[in-house]
Amino acid sequence: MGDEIRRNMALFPIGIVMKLTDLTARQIRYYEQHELIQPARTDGNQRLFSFNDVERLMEIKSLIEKGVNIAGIKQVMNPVGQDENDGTIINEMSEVKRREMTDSQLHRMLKQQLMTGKRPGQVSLIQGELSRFFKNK
DNA sequence: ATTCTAACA
DNA sequence: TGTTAGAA
Repeated sequence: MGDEIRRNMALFPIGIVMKLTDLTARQIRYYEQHELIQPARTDGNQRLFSFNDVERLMEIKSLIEKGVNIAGIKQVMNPVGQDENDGTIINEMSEVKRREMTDSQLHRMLKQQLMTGKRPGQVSLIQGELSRFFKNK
């Protein structure tokens, strides 16, 4: 249970995180603005990321590579500032189920986006190659 | 040397 | 998203 405090302990500056995640500083700051991560700050206002922050960034990177945009990621990933597990087995299980759930949701989203041609009023949550074949506008 | 914010030929 | 200017 004292493991979580370590995972959430602010440790590395953005430079290290960039190498760890292969994301640009621009992207990392951008994702922070969209509340996908909430890194701590030093006295000098410099960001300090925790292990959890880095893991979330890697997850985000994975989704971006699959063509999901910010709107989609916000729906698939649970908002930060929320669920702060205490390390119990029960919570770890719900944590796993949560991930499986959101993962299947992603699959549904992707399938739906691929099949549902264009539905006026709705914006695609998918970017890149595929979305080009389903111009929703 | 690094990082931050804000802005855009 | 990239990039850059000017400040910390």
